[in-house]
Amino acid sequence: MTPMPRTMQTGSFRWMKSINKSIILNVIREKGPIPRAEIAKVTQLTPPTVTNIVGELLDAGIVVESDLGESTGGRKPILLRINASAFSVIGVYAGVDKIRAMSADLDGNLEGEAEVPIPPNPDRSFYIRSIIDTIHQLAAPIHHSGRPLLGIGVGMSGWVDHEQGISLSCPSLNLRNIPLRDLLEREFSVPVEVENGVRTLAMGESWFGEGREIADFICVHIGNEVNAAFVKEHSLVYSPSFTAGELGHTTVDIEGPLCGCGNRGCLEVFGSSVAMVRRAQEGLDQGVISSLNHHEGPLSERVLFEAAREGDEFARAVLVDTGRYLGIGLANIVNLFNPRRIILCGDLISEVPYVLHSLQETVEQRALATPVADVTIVPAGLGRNGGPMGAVTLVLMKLFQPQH
Amino acid sequence: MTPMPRTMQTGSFRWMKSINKSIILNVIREKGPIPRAEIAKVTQLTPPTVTNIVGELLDAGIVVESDLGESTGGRKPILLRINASAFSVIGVYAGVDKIRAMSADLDGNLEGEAEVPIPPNPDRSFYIRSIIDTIHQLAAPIHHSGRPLLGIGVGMSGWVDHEQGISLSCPSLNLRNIPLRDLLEREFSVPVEVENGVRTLAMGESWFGEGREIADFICVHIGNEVNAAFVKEHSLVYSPSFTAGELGHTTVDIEGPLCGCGNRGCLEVFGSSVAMVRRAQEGLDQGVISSLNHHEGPLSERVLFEAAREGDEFARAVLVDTGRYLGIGLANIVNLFNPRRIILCGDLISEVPYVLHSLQETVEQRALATPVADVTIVPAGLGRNGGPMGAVTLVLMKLFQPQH
DNA sequence: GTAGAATAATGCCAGTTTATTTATTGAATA
DNA sequence: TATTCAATAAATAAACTGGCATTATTCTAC
Repeated sequence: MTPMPRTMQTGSFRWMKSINKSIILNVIREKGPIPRAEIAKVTQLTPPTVTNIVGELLDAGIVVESDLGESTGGRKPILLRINASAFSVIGVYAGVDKIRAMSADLDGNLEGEAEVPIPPNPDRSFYIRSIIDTIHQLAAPIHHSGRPLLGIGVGMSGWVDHEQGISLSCPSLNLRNIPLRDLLEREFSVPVEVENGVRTLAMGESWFGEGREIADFICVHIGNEVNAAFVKEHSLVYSPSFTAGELGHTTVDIEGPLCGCGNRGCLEVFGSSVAMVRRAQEGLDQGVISSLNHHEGPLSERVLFEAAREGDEFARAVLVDTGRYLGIGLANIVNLFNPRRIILCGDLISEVPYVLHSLQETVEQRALATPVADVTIVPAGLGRNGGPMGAVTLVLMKLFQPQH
Repeated sequence: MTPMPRTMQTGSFRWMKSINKSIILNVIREKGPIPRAEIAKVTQLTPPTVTNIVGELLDAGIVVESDLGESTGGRKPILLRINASAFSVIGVYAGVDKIRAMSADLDGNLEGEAEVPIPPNPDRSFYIRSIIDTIHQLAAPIHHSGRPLLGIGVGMSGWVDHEQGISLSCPSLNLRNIPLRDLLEREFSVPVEVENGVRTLAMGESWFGEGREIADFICVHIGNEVNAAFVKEHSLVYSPSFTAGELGHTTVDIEGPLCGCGNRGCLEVFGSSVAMVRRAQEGLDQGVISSLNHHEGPLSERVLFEAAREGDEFARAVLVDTGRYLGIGLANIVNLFNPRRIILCGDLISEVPYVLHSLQETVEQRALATPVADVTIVPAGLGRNGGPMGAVTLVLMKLFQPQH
């Protein structure tokens, strides 16, 4: 349904054109290579309008004519596609233990990669310096190639004001109010987009992963925290102070154990990575039989995965249990939103199948029949590259949106 | 941010005009009486465009020129307002124990009311007949007055397909697949809108209640079930099978008591009206001291309210406890969505203050600090009239939306 | 010749710009 | 005090223009 317009954007010629231009550009991106006539058909625009707008896109160099398509009894159609090499884009995923970055063309094809490790509790200026250095590693060859840099996208875990481009707070790094956009725009002189971690992943999945064919979905990242991002009509849903999505701090057990947030029985107390490792350690301390008893050094997520892969029943049980808890949280989301798809990110999902299976089973059991029938719960399509890819997508989005 | 257009509505002249027309109409409705010059200012449209479109609205009779405004050193502005008496609208709230209906003008001013009681477990055709009869009671005088009937809105508890206008399932009435739109359009020969109960209430609040000044909010109805409706940009958010909003069936207690849905520890098991009455009865059975011990007949919500008002400590404790449970469910919503406002409907909220206060306190305690600071949780502004008013709004919405 | 792709020429809708009319205030003047 | 006349603001008329729509034409293949 068309949204209620109240005091929204009014119609004008420039606006109408920018909308149509954006629609055509997106059709070429998604369905290309595609001839003009086909664009006219799917967009309901008239052929002359398409020709006119495509002309401007060709002039701008964002679109190129490539091959001729097959004729079915008439002139061969001239296929149009995005000129992927018109720009390069840099995407950075600024995590807690490392900074990962990639450069890509307009189709999201990988052009370069860089990674810098971050020690625990980094100094503020060191962390910023690391981000800048990582980007420089990728920017240098781009500059050298002569291809223009369209922009830089940054996905950063924690609380982010994407409008101002500020990392408001990143608890696991103990850093606050880093004006990343300003810092990076000054350093690199290109537009910078900054977004929260899960929302960055969600945009990556929307364009290049499991969200491609679907306008509305929910993306959930499971790590030391559990966060959700809501995608509606291919766009992120925002909230007043950008804090929506705190799935990890929804109560699933009224009188449950205390959580770091001060509340009781938060999903994060049961379903996060740290919670899982803690539960495994408790089991071992209570004398459970497991190969993990022979493990040296502190228990970790990775160690649990390894043990589970090698057949350790206890490790698997811990993973299955974690999946069950997460399934309860996701069943709540299924009942509350009736989404068509939930995309799951994080090592807990991508590294071993046990969590996912148990989670899916729990949702089947606990959520209502009708919404369960609508939803598919899938692991992220981009896996470990999701972060940088998502950050690249943040920049691409701007190019493909109506300008002004 | 402008939404990503993918294959959305393309820009055309008709579309542009219908958007601008709708914007102007809404500005007149919300800010009227208002002169043309002021409309131009707030919408950013040029004065001639406003004059032109207002001309059409005047011709159509939806808008009228009323008084002259105060001059501040120039020609007095001609104030425009919605011609409220251009149409009548009928709104019906089809509940479990009664059908309530009202007729109103375009400003939502009450013109007539009707109510028909429904006995338990009504026959399908009896129920449909009752709805039709109720509407006839209001339609007759409208027909007599000669004022055209714009349409009929129906809010119906349970699962509704608003696109087809079908009540898919109403568990508490044990009725299924009632094609209300078809039935009523055939009977009354005017457009009919059918919508789910909470979503109907939400639209009423959005236009005439606590949602007037706010584009995004969440409306929660607490009764024998607990349901939510999400409003984004003044419009309802929809989901694949129209089942979004099942807040009552989100788990708040992993190993909690069984719920009718088959799951455990659903919010509804703790926070609904029936759950509250059940808990009170359990307390009494266990010998709690209360004036309720002297009450004759079965315990009910109403009896509890009365006892609480008269100072019964146990009754108040039961209400406070219910508020606490509901607060946990709402804290989850606050963390998950970071909404600016939550509007609460239902007797539990409107009849006594204890539930609301306890609920608000619980949310303050249990939700995260940042989203809590953004949200205000308020009782519905329309109270017991919310249902029929919301149903009226369903019809008004269509008039004020862009046509086609 | 026919069919389909692409485009050129023209039309026309609807917002924009510019100028004009109408109506009021208020200060200067008689 | 009454009259005149800028100044100001609302509303509209006239002319302009941007951009989609319609129609006709060209191009290329079957």
